[in-house]
Amino acid sequence: MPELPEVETIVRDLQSAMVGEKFVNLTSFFEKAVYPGLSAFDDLVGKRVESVGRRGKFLIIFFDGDDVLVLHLRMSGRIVLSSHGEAQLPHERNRLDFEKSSLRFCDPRKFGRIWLAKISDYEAVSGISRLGVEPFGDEIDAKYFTDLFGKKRGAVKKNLLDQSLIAGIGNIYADEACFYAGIRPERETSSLSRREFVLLFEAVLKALNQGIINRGTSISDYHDAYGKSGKNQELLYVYGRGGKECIGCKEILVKAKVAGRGTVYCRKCQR
DNA sequence: CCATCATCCTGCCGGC
DNA sequence: TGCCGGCAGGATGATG
Repeated sequence: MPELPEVETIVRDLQSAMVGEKFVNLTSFFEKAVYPGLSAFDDLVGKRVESVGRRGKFLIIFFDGDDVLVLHLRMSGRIVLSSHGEAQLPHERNRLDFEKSSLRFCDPRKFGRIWLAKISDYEAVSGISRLGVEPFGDEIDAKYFTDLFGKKRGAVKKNLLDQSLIAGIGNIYADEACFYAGIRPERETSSLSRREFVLLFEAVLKALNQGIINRGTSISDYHDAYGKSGKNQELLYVYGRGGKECIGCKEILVKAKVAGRGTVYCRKCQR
């Protein structure tokens, strides 16, 4: 499941590999994923990659002029950077050929999307405009987080996953952040103390930052643009460890359903 | 306004 | 062994 750290890892790889590359052609094996449609890519031919960025879990490729390509990997999407003319990979849905390289969008579950838009409207077109703050952005700090979450009702995890509050947190890092903070994911948000809000904020940053440092969590589908696994899955305390012993206290970790998502936590370490 | 549900999809897992 | 039903899950849109 690509979340902020996984997308950030891919963005950094693409930024160093693709700046200056000239777009040549789109090959689509799954047209439904492409907005507004295949013919829109005719205008992109000959444009060069100016920079690669990220907003939440969206990957953004800026071209010279005013063209912007936005990608969202959703559940199972994967980017593979390769040379030209290679055989279609398993689950390869769309392929963007550049002069020297080929960016291939693989996605078993077909939930991923690609948008081509202009600098003036790419945020509205893709849904980026509905996102909340970047967790590593300048405007957020413990006070901002406390004010933002202090107004919210419902489970802590539900609000962590709400992209319109803080952008980029998904199931893995939400569970890990709750563990770091010693807070149960199902806790009513408004019941958190001031101290707990600060702990949770710091835990979110810690979980995400650790994910970035380790080049992402490779569980099921995620690999970087060169097909290599991340290392963060070796450092997870709770995600995917339901029924196993807590690394902190040896208690058997509980598996639950919170905000409609599979959730794991420690009954002893998290209150 | 809020919460819940269906939708999109396929791989995988458990049951028989 | 092999088939099949059911389920997970990010985001959105419909429904209650």
